[in-house]
Amino acid sequence: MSQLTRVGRESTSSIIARQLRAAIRDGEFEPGAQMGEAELAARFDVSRGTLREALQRLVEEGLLSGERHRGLFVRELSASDVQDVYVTRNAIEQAAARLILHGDRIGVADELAGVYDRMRSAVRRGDQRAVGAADVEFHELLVARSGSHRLMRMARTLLIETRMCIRALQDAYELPEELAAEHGALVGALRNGNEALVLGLIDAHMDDAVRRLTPGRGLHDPLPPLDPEPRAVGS
Amino acid sequence: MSQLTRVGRESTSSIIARQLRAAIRDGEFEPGAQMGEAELAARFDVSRGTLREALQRLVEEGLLSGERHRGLFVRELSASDVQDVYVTRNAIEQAAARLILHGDRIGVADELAGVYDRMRSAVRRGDQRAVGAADVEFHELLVARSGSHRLMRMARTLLIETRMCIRALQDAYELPEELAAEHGALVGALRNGNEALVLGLIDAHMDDAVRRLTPGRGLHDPLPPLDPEPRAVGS
DNA sequence: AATCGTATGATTGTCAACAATCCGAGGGGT
DNA sequence: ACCCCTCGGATTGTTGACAATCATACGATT
Repeated sequence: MSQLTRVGRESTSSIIARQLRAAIRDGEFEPGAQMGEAELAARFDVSRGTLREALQRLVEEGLLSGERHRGLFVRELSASDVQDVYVTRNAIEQAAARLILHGDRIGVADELAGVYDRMRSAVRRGDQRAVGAADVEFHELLVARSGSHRLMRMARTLLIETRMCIRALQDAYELPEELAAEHGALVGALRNGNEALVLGLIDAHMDDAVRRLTPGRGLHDPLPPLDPEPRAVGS
Repeated sequence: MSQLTRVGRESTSSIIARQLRAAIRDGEFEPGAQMGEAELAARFDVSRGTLREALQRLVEEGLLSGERHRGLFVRELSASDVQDVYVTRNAIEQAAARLILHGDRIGVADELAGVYDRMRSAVRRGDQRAVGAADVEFHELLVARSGSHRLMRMARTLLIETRMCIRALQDAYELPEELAAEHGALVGALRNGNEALVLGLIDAHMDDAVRRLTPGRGLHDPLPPLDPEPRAVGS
């Protein structure tokens, strides 16, 4: 009797929001690009009103921003945004890891090991695209297995922003072997239940990324005083 | 030249979303209450279309949920939701504290001490309402001073959900002295730069809250397998 | 009495048209 | 050449109306 599931379709704006999210993640809309309402509405074959509901969701999520009567644009990530993204990911993923350590850490480690293997083989055959996909999948799975819906929702947005950072800065995993090794170490520490090591590895992973993407800036450096969300990496 | 600020008004749906958020936080809409579009639109003196854009923002935020053709309702928080809220707050506020420890920890400690003083005097005169307000203000300030926009945005929603938990479960800070003491200890540890103590105090603070609100459940207990967001604390 | 079918009112989902605003091109003046 | 003004096209913000769906009450049937 419990295999019976809800039948009702989800809301249209939710579906459109998800598609737009994927498109932004995959770079089909570059940072700074305007989300023209008329064109998008035609593409989805819905009215502008319905489309605007979906866009407002992404605004709330922080993926879009804009000014009144000028339109909505894909957010451009400044250097402090990059740091902010990884600071927040660090918070989310450390919390997820701790939940897993208090739960089924062996089972989760096994699942993560599967993704890790795929990442390693992608590294071996030099498939950058597959490496990136496995990277995202690894972290998404880590948070998903924490069981926390709120952490998952936040991680979803943060991983999109991560991809935006990497793409915008043309970062191509110059040392993919090292990247894979970090993930492998994390799987091992998780399986062994070594909390301090797990948290340290995640912290180091995020710090590495920040230093690679924004030279001269580390994960734990103080963020600018407050206010600056200038809207551009170049401005 | 830098004191010149943007002039353009923010979007209407953003304004309405903020007001609705405050209303939900203050219990003007109880959990489970339906957000009737016609009535709300009339109350704000806007069309239903504009109002729906604001509602969709709150759905994305997780404060509202609903089913197609049935309407949107204020989320009811289950026991695992309560735990989830505090798990996530723990992640956010620990990260904020660590940022502050690497930044202007003295200045922030001074500011927090001000809120702490107000909380203590509210406790002395038995003003439950003021205690709750100071509590929220304390944690909001902590995250704000981290300088991370993303942590702030997440904390905003989480503090609303915190108030919803407390209100729904009629928790009235039975031991307000202890509550104030915990905040005082946090201010001290922050000022001294004792990271391990700061993180431990935040962790204990959240764990206390979970145990008080959901008997028999702790902050670090494993969350249910995944799926259950049943929508009700009572169902 | 209990169940099913039906009508009815209310609410949500969707849309196309109108009003307000912005951007750029072009012209006139200095 | 430079600046200012004006105008037209295009885009966004907002609205009211229509279609689809749901909840409830009521009566018919077994």
